[in-house]
Amino acid sequence: MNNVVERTYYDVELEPVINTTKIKIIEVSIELFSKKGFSGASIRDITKEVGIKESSLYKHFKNKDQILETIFVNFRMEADKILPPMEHIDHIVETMDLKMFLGRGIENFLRHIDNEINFKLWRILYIELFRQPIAQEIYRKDIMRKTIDCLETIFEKMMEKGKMKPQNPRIMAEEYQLSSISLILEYNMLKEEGMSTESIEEKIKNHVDFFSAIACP
Amino acid sequence: MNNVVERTYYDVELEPVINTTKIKIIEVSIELFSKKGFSGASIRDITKEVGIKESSLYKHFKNKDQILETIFVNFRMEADKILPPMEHIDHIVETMDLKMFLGRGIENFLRHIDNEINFKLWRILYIELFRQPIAQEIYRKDIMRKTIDCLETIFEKMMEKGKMKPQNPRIMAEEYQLSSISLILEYNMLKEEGMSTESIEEKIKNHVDFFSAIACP
DNA sequence: GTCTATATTAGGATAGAC
DNA sequence: GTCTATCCTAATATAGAC
Repeated sequence: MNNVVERTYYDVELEPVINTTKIKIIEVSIELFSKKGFSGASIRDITKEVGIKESSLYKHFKNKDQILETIFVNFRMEADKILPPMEHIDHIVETMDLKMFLGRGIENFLRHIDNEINFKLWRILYIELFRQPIAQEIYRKDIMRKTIDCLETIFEKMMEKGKMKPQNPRIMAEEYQLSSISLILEYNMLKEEGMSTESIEEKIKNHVDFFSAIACP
Repeated sequence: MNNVVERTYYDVELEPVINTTKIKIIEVSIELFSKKGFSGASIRDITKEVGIKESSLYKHFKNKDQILETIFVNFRMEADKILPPMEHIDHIVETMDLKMFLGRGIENFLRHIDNEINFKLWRILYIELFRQPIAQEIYRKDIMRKTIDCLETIFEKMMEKGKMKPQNPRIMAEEYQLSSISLILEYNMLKEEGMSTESIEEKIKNHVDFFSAIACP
């Protein structure tokens, strides 16, 4: 749930579209893995949806595991765009107060997760969290640690500027992010069922207000 | 991550042990589902481990789904024991300050999750969160909502007694619980890999300290 | 890089003897 | 309530023609 100033959000593909079938396989796999989980979706399901025979898939991927691997590499890159780039941090601290910064981070994240593919990638991450070690690594390092590091840096600078009360910036960052990640989980659960995400957006607002109130001088 | 005063923690079985095989099936299923997920563990895996033939299993359960159902019913009952019973609440508010209360809640929860079976049940819950609607219901209602309701009641009473600063008790309860549940997830992830849970226990302590500091007068 | 055909193993589930 | 035997479908994956 964090923070960028101005940036485009995604370039749908990473490389120029060379191999259409391979991309289609990935897209369909993301769809199916996010619905049924990795072990619940079969090569048959995937190839049927793609419109090729099972044997053809093996020209693009060595095996089923390699599809998931590719998907996670993708997610890693998308997740990297959630946070503001290091070189923007000084500008953020200069021009925003805490509440504005947190608010922007949330807008930013909601835009990220409103993208259908990103949403599915998050679901896959959650589903595989306890079975694919790579999923846990992404959660812990690319999501939690990176975000907390970034928040810590910004909080520290804001404290220097008198925009936040002087407190342990690491602990503040952890507290903020721990609540945020729970809200993301709830958001994903609600959205899955096609339910309104209003109640979560309310909670997110509460969270920012609450945190700003205790953190600002 | 909450709060009981004094109580026994579990009675390993719910009914007197009548059908040993059925119980063995459940135990093995909990083990395997928590490792491979529901769709990743087969009837074959289960019966092999139990030491019966596949066909025998169907004398105890109509089908595979029914095993998972039974497991979730179990979890629901265990989860119910994490919170203090309603009739203890006044006593809690009378005799404890906020920090003590939160500390007890955490001790209580750690004791709950240190039980091998409970730990596996939590893993199954997380793994199936996005595929078994019942898992989501348990998470949202039995874990989150009930805990937040309970905290709200206690916080409200503590505020009346001047043990907490007067603030919106619902929002306070939500903030506390949102962070807690993230810590539980991290705890589960670390414990799975056999890693030390020290770093999380440190974070939990921070969380309680942080919250107490902002909530107390 | 797609297809047909096939191998092989694993999946859930049932029938019927004991 | 356990077993043997069996069913049928689905799973991952490979060989080889086009």
